Amino acid sequence: MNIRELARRSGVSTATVSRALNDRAEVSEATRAKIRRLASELGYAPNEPARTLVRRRSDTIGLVWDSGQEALGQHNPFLLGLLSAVRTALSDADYHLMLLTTPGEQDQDGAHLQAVQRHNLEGVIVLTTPPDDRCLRVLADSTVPCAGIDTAFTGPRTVRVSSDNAAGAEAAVQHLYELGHRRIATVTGPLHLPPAAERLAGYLRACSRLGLSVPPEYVTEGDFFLASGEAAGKRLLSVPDRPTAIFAAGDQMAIGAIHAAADAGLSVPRDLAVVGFDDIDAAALVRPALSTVAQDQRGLGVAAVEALRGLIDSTTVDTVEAQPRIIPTRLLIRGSSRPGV
Amino acid sequence: MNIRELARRSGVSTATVSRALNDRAEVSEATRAKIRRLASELGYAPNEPARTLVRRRSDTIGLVWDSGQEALGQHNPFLLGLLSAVRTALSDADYHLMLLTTPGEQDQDGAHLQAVQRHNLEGVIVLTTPPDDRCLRVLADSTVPCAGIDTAFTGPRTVRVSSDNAAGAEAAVQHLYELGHRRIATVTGPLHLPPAAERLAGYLRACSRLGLSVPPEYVTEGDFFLASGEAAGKRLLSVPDRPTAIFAAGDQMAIGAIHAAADAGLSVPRDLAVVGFDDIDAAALVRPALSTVAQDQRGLGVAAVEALRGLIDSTTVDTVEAQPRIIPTRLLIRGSSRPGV
DNA sequence: CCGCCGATCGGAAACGTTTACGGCAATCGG
DNA sequence: CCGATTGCCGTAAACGTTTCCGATCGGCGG
Repeated sequence: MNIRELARRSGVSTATVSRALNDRAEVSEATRAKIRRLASELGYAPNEPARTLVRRRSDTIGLVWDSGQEALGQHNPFLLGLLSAVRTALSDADYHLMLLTTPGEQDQDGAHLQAVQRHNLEGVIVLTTPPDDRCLRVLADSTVPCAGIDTAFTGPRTVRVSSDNAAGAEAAVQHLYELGHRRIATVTGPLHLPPAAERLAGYLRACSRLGLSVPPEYVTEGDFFLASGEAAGKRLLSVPDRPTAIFAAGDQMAIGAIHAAADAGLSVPRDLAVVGFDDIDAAALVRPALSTVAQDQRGLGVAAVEALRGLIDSTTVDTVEAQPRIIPTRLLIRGSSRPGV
Repeated sequence: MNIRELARRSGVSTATVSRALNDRAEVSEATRAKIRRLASELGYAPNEPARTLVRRRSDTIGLVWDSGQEALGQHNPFLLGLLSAVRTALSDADYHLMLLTTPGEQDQDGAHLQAVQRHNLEGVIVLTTPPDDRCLRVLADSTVPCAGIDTAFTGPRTVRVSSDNAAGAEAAVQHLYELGHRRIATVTGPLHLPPAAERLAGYLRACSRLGLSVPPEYVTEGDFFLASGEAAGKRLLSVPDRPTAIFAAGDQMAIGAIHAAADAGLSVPRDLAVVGFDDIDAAALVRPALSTVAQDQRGLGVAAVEALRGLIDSTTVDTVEAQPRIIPTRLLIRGSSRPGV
């Protein structure tokens, strides 16, 4: 069932059918209705590849995510929600979605760029990838519109979307301060990653604003995974002036810190309060439940497609670097920082 | 840069270029090499929509997942790993991947089928969706090749891929039995879901094989989420002949049961051993770490694409219902069932 | 020397759309 | 009543490939 057949049965030309189905003005309401009805009766579905071929646009955008971490069998538990958010935001904007795969170890740089050309993709959304991915470097350097969530790339038509990491960290520290804590330590993520650096900056800013002293041993660097949080917790709990609260830049590390406290015979939140970042699924499952700075996944998703549409529609390559989109976070207070429980 | 331009620069016809790049035999090695070199120099990438149009196949398969659960903001934490597995398995088989979106509340049944026609998709992989999804019902009833992981659909060209739920449950019970437990209870998933029913069947089979009595109050139905496991645990711990071990058909429920034990002043695993199912991320993060029946996500992924390829290649609609593919599970013994810790 | 065959290539017709262009009525302003 | 405008529609040319059908050419057996 193609457009020719449908045209034959409707008694009109293929041009008219095309116009009717695409809501063009130059067709009478009567024939439009007739064609519409017949199309749905016959189960006609337009052939997208053919449309793409002649229109030179596919209404499709590409999606690529990490690849780095899963080599270690480690998934970013934050990713799934982001994925869903992006998916629904894109389909709300009537885009189709194609998953791109980062190539194996071959020197297939430019794989993503090739995929974009092959499929006529109009843009790419990138989710939390390591900053040294060469495929992505090539992509960002090209003129392909890119929107990256929690990525470190810049380029001629690349825009970054990110949570307000600094403000989130600041709110966490503020919260701990209001609970009466004055000795607040932090465990950071790998500081070469922008989100990790920004969260540390927020922590430092809050401390200075609140007049809290931050001895150097109060800041330890982790890798976002559980074990590093546990090690950091152990270290922090053995310094002379033991902190009474810890802000961890990631939930897994926060849970690790709680484990360290338990091992040291300390009770959370009585002896040590802990606040994490991200609100991964496990945060609500552990006991005590983890207080955390929740990222607005849906907000990140819609901001990414909005930004991407902006890039796609703007024909001119913006000379001014596109402003990053910052999405506010939300502090979730749960058992790990709520003395009353 | 299209094939015509490339042909012009190579001094041959478009037909020859096409043959050279597609590894057809009727072209000499010399010209093939020259064309190849020129193509990569000029950054030529074939236009997939055009190829799809004329070849009538897209080398693309569709992917659809739940949609039901995320309405409640609840994600299946097991999904992300499955997604990655399917993605890599598909790209290893040189397929492209398109994400399908389940429509909103409109009566858009047939949306998936339409998408398949529109994009010339060669098959669809379905991940853990509710059994009452009408879009999927339509899809499964069609002749579109479908491979479903943990789904309840059957159809003319639909094959089901699933973990060996019964054997996994049996292994869990066997493990608890070997630890000395004789009063082993279970909390199941919603029993209208095949995986939940199969896990219960495995539990029952193991109990009967081991000569364990199963009083009716030892079997309680949950919904795979945390709260239901906590409630079930509370109930199980208050029956007259209190069980010493619980097999939960899902990790979140298992964690809930552990919480219930803690609330009752019982220590896990000393007073109560708990084994879960799935090995979600949180299983390794909670304390005590959760013993669980791990599903082989990678195995499920490759089995799904293998099965799908089988369906695609077989031109004849198999009159015999396709045999489901069963993937073995692996018992992970961690703190929640290891008395030594 | 002649017909045949295999290897290698080119010409051109598809594939299913969209859209520029032109045509034909009916309508309208004067 | 006439020219111009407007509304509606059909014809046909693209879009970038693949592939069928020949064509050419050198070699080979008879």
